[in-house]
Amino acid sequence: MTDFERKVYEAVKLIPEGFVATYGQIAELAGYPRAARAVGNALHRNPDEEHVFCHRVVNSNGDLAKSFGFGGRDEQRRRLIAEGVYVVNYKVDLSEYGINLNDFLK
DNA sequence: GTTGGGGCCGTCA
DNA sequence: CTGACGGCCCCAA
Repeated sequence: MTDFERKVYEAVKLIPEGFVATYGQIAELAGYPRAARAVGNALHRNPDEEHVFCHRVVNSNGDLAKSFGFGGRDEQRRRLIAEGVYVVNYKVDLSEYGINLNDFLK
């Protein structure tokens, strides 16, 4: 496992229940502001879905990933709903559930 | 709403 | 080293 991946997973763990973050935000939290793409790559190889909430990560449009790593979008959607996140056609309202980076950058 | 192009980054073959 | 390949992003038509 690389440092990059570790940081990404750590960042993902910071997302509070009932909220979601974009790949770009995760990239920033991880310390790689422009590595949104690499983030997706890392998440695909998610080591343990139990502790890393990859289902709380969506793209800048609020859409769920097409090729979710386990169980597909349906599983991702199921988990979000279970947390109280309203999901419509594999899409979430970022202005409602999106996180604010400033709340994580102390 | 839709494409399409350019740029970005880390991994792996 | 080089070149592909993504759970991406942004802006311009």
